[in-house]
Amino acid sequence: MLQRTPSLTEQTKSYIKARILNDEFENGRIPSETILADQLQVSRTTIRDALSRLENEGAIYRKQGAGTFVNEPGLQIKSRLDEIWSYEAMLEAHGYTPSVRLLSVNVEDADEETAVSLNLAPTDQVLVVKKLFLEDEEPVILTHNIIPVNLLAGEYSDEALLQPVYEFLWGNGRQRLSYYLSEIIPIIVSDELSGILHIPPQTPLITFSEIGYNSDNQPILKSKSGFRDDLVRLRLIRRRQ
Amino acid sequence: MLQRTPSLTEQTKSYIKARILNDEFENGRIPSETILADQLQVSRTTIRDALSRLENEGAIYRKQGAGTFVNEPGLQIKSRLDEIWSYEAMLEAHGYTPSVRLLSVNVEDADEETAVSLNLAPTDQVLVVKKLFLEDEEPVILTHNIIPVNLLAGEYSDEALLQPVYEFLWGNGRQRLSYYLSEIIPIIVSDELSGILHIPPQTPLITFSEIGYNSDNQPILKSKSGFRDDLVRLRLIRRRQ
DNA sequence: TAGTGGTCTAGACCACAAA
DNA sequence: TTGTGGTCTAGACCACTAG
Repeated sequence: MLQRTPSLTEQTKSYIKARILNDEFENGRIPSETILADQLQVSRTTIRDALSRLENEGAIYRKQGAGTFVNEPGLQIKSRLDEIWSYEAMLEAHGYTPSVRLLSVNVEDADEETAVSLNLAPTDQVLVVKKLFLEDEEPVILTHNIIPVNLLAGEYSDEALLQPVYEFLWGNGRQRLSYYLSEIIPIIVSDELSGILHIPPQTPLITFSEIGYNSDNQPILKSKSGFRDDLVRLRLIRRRQ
Repeated sequence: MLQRTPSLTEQTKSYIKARILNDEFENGRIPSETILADQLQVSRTTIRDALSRLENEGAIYRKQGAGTFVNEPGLQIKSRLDEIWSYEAMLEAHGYTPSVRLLSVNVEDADEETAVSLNLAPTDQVLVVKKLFLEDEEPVILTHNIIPVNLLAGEYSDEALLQPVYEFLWGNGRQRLSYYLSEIIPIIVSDELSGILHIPPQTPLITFSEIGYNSDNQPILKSKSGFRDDLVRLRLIRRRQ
């Protein structure tokens, strides 16, 4: 895979983030932008960009006239809804060491709903992949990905399918997954789901129903996921706009 | 209420947003940053800041080397989870004309869980306000706000309590609500809730459990809300970090 | 190759908080 | 009053896309 030196802003962000996690700032007070710019030998703009990203992540907060500070409650969020990208990474952030199991792989005709949401012709086929993420043999997340076959090049090994879906799409289709539009839907688990996720029937469950888009804003993926709410609690930061 | 001229960046953002909603850009192509800067007589930095905010909102997307474009799917999101601030505004975005009903107002001793999350002494009291948001006599959202009494000044009228909670906190306590940390929890409606929200028992429901913080990062509000999922579907954009 | 967005700089002035 | 973060400018150079 090609690599490039991260931007100064990104390096600055990582540097400050590391110092925060290392608890290097007394009373949670981060040095002023001018001082940081001087220390790191970059412009204040670069520092400000880096701090803005950290603020967006909830790692710090800024008060005009007063200073910049570490945001303890924000640091403790392990599964920010808007930042979930790979489920493995999310589970690792929870302190788990997850494993992935491939439940089924099928090529099918797209149903009408899928065809509409992915801009497919009625005759187009889709690859349907069901995966289960487990922590220590305990199921945590069930996913269900639907990918148009015409986006994919060549064969796909089980190994490739076990990767996060954005890596699979890049490796097997040169498609770059850019963002998801997600709906959050509460359901009551069916008997089938109840068996797969090891939870009692009639339990309430949160599901995601999502469309993934590439950098040209074309829909390239439909996805559904169900979460064991008792094992991963979904959180988010809601800010004044 | 005091007012101030919005920043150039904010004005630029509004201007471009209005032109987008007015469908003024052919093929969804937004003029280049240089051209916009020239037209509006501001620096390119100001234009870029404004475009960044619109990109964050999901209203546009940018492709290096190619240009900036209107993001149709992003524009259609009416209830972005991370942007919900007042429920009235959210319901209006759905095309409703909501009303608010005050269900109950009580001053109580804080229970232990509340005391811990709001940093209260065991003897501190809290104001508990239950409100129902309706569209045309149909209940949509039930909220339940818990506010430490020692943050509040003087008496509070029903009228004041009917305002969005951040306005009430500002008006009656000079507390500025800065952000929420929210947990998303699925439940099955109880019989009581079922009656209040006019939904059958045993329906799955999404609830928010939240702590609100002021600009000094102190917790000032505990809140629980339940949503009629059939009337307001919660959505969000998940981006690659 | 021309034109776009992405990164970065140096510096000015303002609004605000704290001593 | 001092120092902080917030806004804004003008301009340089780079990376990338598309004709």
